[in-house]
Amino acid sequence: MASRAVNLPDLEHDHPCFDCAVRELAVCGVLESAALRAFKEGGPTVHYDTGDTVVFEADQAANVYSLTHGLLRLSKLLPDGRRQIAGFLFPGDFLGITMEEEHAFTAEAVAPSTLCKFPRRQFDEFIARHPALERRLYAVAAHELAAARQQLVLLGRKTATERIASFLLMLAGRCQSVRGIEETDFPMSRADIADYLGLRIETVSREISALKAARVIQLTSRQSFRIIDRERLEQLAEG
Amino acid sequence: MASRAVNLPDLEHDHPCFDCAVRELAVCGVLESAALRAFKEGGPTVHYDTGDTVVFEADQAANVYSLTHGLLRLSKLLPDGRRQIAGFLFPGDFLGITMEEEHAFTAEAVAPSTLCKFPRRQFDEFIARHPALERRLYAVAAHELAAARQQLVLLGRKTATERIASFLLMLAGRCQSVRGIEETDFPMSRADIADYLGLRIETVSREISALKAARVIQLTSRQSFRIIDRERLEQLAEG
DNA sequence: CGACGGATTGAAGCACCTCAACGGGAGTGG
DNA sequence: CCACTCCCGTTGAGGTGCTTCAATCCGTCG
Repeated sequence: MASRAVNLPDLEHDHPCFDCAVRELAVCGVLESAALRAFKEGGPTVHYDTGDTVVFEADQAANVYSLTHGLLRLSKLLPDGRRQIAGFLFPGDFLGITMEEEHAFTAEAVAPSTLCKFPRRQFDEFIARHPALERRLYAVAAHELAAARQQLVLLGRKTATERIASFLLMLAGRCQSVRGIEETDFPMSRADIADYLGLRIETVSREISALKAARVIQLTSRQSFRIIDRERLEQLAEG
Repeated sequence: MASRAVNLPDLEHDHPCFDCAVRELAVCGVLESAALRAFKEGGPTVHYDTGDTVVFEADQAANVYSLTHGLLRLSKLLPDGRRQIAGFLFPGDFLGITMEEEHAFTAEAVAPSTLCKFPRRQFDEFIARHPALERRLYAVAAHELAAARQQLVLLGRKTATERIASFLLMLAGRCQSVRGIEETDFPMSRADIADYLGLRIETVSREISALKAARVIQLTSRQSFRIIDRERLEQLAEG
């Protein structure tokens, strides 16, 4: 996150957020202990399995969420089944940036996911009493907007090779494998990658294979890779 | 704008914003007379001619702007000259949604444009004292984010015909010609349309010609058109 | 083991791009 | 007023990058 809170004070051992792994990243991070406790008590922790729908586009936007574990995708379907993924939500990300009555995108779990769920009405009231939270939400929205516009450049003007290279670099910054800092996991399917990059799965597969053949990356398994020549990959990503 | 202020009280005749045509649309709309006066006195009115650069990507984000007249484009260039336009700014729109130090996109005047210019530091201080303004900025950012994500669907998954149809419908809602409600102006060049839709100008031209040949639209001049069959155009836009 | 689903690879097609020529309105100068 | 030019837009012909369709591979799970 762009402007992440740092040096948060430790919470009491009985605080509901004591064990939260993403407190520094999440919007909640700007709240001090008592306010955070009141905030968290306003909403339960919910869990979704891979493939589950968290919110459906056109649903009433009755709740907002903070993702603590897992991975979500934001997507939209055209009438004939074509799908575009507008973005992925990682732990610490906020789901529910809108002032509209309905959600504009569907949010689904790409991996088993845990979220803090807050009724929107209550959330809005809480914001009104905590300017720091409102400010943080604005920062998050501004950051998401910049990311979405950057993705417009990718979808509008980049070649398949450039899209894949950009994507792999993004993943490398976000999805370090448990097996080591040099290795990165693909946390989503090729179909999800394709729908995020505006390509077909066959093209995604071919481009990854080509990067492997060119010794720019190495596939350590079907779900993980290692960057061999980062400089070359960055050149490819830029065009 | 999503949550536009309504029923604004009249301003005193000597108020600097008395003649503002976009007060209801702009972020300033949430300020009452005295606060608005203090706000406006913090920043001059500036003017740019067609083609002028208002802010350059990677420039220090030292100012923010509110567009009162004209049209801007937000764009980004790849090293080899490929360009993507991330969006257009119409009167009432706000320029400067970011918490970063530098701008991420270049903003240029597509038509002669007038803006209210505010030093960012001063603007931030003003926000801190006016929660309604902060809230409005969040609403604007959320709205822009939804629009950008909608554009991701267009760039990632729609065909050239669908892109053009979507674009014409958007224009029709935004750019009524002075010659009448039924007629819509193209306020930008074919090159700008192409770079916004991720197409080449030849493709834009061909698709517009095809819609004309199919009697879905009518070209009333090279810079304006009329929708003949809106239902058909909407079908085409959706796929 | 066999079956299944996701991923890869191959071959052919097509939507859009590239390159090139042409058209027409606006501005300029005679 | 016309001739000229310039710029933007349009139209045509051929090329190509990604898609489509299809077959095969491979890890997982019963």
